[in-house]
Amino acid sequence: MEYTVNKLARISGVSGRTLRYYDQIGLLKPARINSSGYRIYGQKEVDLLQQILFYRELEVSLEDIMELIHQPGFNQKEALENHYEQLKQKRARLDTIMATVEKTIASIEGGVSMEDNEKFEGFKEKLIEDNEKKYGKEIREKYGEETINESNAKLRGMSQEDYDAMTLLGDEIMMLLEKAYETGDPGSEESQKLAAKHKEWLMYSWPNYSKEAHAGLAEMYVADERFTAYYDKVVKGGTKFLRDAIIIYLGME
Amino acid sequence: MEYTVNKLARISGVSGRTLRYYDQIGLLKPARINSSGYRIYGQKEVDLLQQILFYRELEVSLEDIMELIHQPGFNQKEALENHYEQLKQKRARLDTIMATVEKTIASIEGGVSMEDNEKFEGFKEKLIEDNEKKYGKEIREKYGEETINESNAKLRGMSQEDYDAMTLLGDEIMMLLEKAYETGDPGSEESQKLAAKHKEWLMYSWPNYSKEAHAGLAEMYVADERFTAYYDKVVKGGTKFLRDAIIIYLGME
DNA sequence: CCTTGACCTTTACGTTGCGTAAAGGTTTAT
DNA sequence: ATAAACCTTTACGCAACGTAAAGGTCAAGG
Repeated sequence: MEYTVNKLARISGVSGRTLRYYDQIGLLKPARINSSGYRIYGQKEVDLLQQILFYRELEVSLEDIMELIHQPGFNQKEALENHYEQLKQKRARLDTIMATVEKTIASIEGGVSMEDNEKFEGFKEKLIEDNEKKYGKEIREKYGEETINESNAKLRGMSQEDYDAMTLLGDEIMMLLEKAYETGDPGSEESQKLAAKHKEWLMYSWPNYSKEAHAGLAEMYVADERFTAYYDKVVKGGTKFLRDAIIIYLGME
Repeated sequence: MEYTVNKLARISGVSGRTLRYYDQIGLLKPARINSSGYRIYGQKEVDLLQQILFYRELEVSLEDIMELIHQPGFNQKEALENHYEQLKQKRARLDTIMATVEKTIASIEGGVSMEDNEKFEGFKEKLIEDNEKKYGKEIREKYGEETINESNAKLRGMSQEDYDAMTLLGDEIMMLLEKAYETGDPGSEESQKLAAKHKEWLMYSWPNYSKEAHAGLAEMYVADERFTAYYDKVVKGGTKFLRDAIIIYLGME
């Protein structure tokens, strides 16, 4: 099937202007332009628009969507499976907000008292989601940049799967650091999970792991400003916090 | 409890800038300004912010939120109950989109074919929602304007409840007209429901209802351009469509 | 006491994702 | 053939903040 702008607009629920804008910024170009300058969209464009709308539903910026779908390694099925998980999260957030509404009603009616921070449950979760989105982008950017590193790693004899697992772990550590830092306690459960992950991560790149070397590295992190800058990027004071968590994890002092 | 900007920001999940902006536009003013010019928020402001965020979650514009919560007749509990219903709808939309994702995955995997318009189910529902939001605003504006009419109606001996029910019905008819029109068939289920509602509505204001008079009114709608303009505002050709639906409903020709 | 760092303030310019004319060419229907 | 319903580009407008910049205020520690 072939569509002109407004026909595609009608079946998809977006406006004609939106489609022209997407053309303008290069997000979704028509299959061809006919003799009188009309935009003509084909099957491929319909499917791409669907993908775009899924991402938009998840509040991904058009710029990010562009990077994502135009990547050479873009896997449609994988993306869809990802959408599903994200949508599930979004629905869970809605459920939390609905529960908050119910509780607020109850507090008005029955005098059930409510703490101030309880009143915003569900809204705060959005912050966390947004953060993960931010990291999501960083991960993608890194995957782009690190294609070089990737081949280096391969050369060093690491299997592709191991390498993937390692970079994934690295990103996970950054997220964990932020969450752990919020607890304010390097001995907290989150913080110890962070330290454990850090050990796991190290074991990928180090030939022989030892507690002493791990602790030494942690101290080095704090001393060397290149590392400080790296880990403090996520939260300021993050490097010191990570060191403290590791020291406690290793049971050293 | 009293909060400065960023403290309130932290418990609510919005940014400090957002709170300053809300102050600037008059949406949420701090309880007071202390001696050094700091904004201080109290209990009332916390609760109001919660309400604002509920509305924002439903994508109501700040301008509309302002009108709503600063209305003298604003009923918090009623608003919350409304929020709940709307959130439920939003969740239903998410469910539809999730189903679309699943179906799309299946169509990739198993060759289950999918029509183009099926690919956008859930997205189109948003259009309808947006429309209802638009009408929601119109209804509110009307409720403002029609305070005069309201007292007129009272004078004519109508009870408050009857009047409320009638205006509500009037708005419902407008929404129904739009949906019915989309079916393209004045004999469709939706269209007949529309006609029935219209009868119901008439019976409020008319002392004696008769089929003949109803049919006559329908014809009058088409003839009188004041009515045409009124009903065509929702969809063009709406007046004629309504007339046709009524004629079929009454079993006349 | 004084300084440092974490707060707070205002002012002001930038951004995203379109909506909405305006001014005009094209296609379809009657 | 003439209107109605499409399409085009250009361009200005807007909401809801984000993000400096430049500067006052407050609590804690040396």
